[in-house]
Amino acid sequence: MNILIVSESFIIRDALEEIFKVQLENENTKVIKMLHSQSEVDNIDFIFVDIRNDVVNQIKIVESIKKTSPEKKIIVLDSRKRGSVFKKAIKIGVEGYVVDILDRDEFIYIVKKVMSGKKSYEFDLIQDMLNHEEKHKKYDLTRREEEVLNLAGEGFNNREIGKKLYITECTVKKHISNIFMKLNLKNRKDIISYAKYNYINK
DNA sequence: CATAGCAGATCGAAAATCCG
DNA sequence: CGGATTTTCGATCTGCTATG
Repeated sequence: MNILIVSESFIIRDALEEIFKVQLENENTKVIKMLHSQSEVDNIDFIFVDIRNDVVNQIKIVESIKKTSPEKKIIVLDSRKRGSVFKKAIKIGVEGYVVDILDRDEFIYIVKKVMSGKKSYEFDLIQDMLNHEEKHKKYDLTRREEEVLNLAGEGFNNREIGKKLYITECTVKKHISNIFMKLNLKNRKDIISYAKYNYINK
């Protein structure tokens, strides 16, 4: 089995290379810092991707890999535990999603499981997702809140949004607060990534 | 370190709009 | 019409961060 490990962290690259080569007895293990194009994984069967900084691009490439060759097994590591990224990854169809590598045996178990064709996802994230769905159903955004969400998602600050919608900054803040509550988000970064992964701009 | 600016929460309340 | 919901706005407070 040809394995590719992707991580910007040399610690993770080194550690996983060692685990795959020694513990899992897989000599054909390559490591790189980032995914740049699909052609990098041409003869790879198993990919472990640690997405930390350039999430959007890394996920895009993972998506195109999965689209053209769904037989390649992919595990995503997202230490920041981003719910929106998790959702996207599930949609794409990655086989595994982990937020931490705390236990060696557990990690090996997950890898073996995925290699054998099964799937493995972080239970906490599944739970969060279900809770979130429930909340989302209970609280739909109003028309105005959606407008504010779209503009905030594009990166405008409160004052700019107010100008565009002909309302004061205070009102924008009010809408933003409601959006946080209804969508279970915490801050602007959440809004932007939510907007990115949920196509609210129509 | 002081401060300026932005983000966000909370409380309160009035006007506008929707809907049975 | 009349109640419910949405939209609007202000004041005030806390926390973060960039800048000098």
